[in-house]
Amino acid sequence: MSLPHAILTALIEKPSSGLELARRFDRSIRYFWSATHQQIYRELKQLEQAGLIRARDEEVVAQGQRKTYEVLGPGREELKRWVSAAQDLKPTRDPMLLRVRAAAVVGVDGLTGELEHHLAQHKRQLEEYLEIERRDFVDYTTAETRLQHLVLRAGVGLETFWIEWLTVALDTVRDVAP
Amino acid sequence: MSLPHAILTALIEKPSSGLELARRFDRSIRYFWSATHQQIYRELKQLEQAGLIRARDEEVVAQGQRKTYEVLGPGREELKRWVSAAQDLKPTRDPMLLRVRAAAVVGVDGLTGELEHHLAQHKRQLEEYLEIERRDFVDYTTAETRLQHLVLRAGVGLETFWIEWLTVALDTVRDVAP
DNA sequence: TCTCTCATGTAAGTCGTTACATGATTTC
DNA sequence: GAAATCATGTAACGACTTACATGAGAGA
Repeated sequence: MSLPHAILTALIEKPSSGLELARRFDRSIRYFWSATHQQIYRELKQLEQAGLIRARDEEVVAQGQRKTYEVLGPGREELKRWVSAAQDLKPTRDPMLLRVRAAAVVGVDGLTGELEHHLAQHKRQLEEYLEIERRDFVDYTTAETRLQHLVLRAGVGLETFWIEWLTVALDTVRDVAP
Repeated sequence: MSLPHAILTALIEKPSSGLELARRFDRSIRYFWSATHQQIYRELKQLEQAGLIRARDEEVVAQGQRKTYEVLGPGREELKRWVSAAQDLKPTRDPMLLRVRAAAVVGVDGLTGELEHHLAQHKRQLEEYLEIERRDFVDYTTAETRLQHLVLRAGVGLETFWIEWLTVALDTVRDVAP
């Protein structure tokens, strides 16, 4: 039940159309919650029906016409409620860890290539985060930017962890199957 | 497409019935791939139809009768293929990071309780991992145990990261909303 | 016999993915 | 006027979740 709240957050930050939202998800929100434009359109419709958001230009009904959505009072209230609601940790599902475990029983043939590939992707992602940090988080003081920076630091920390782990994993895999 | 491979791995490690598999997922496999017994039974049926596994006691057909599955040759081949197949990183979806981002726009009311709750859960999980490490990974040498240990170290590293991050997050949240 | 646990399963619904459809606007 | 892009949407499927159903055996 997080996608509606991701959309509410994005719309409070800046009222947008479906496609603009899809682009913002692709550009930055996907770092912690990814979504395709199909998911977004479906969810926008449901949020509008639930009275949490509304389209600004209600007169435009023709298909292909841009609709800009904004968050209504009940939408903001729902988001506040959700922020502090009790939620358990969702169960882990990491295919790479599963693959290493599988390699333990069927052999590590061909695994190094995949580990290298993932290592490269995580290094690229880390660079992207550090770039954003240098660009957007120098000399800030507001509560809002401090919290946004906190989220970015999670990204930096996670990528750093995976880079270290994959490096060790590559050493181990090369060692057990030379 | 990871659940069938999680099941194949578990069945190679030790042939089991559906319920035994569900218990083993709950006990250890869930650390990197969780699954419920409903998912497992459905997948077992599909794997059997695909000829990747088979029930040992084929004569027992009555409902409620225990069926022990084992992996066939094609099942092992499929797992080998999957271990080295090219796979992209799956997109991130972390509700807690999303909540902090949402708190940046609607306020941090009630968030500390949730951060504390998650911190406690991650600390408990880390302890569990370290306990397993002390118990099962002292003085080992085989390729299999080294790879299994690698997976466990990922769990330890991730929990350690989250504990550090949540601690900083709590400081920040308390600071911006005293 | 009653209840509890074991073991397998069905049903319904939500969330996410992939592929495609359609009209409007801009650009050459 | 043709082609590319913008913008919104439909359809179908697969993965996962939640709740419930059913029968067998074990112990009180």
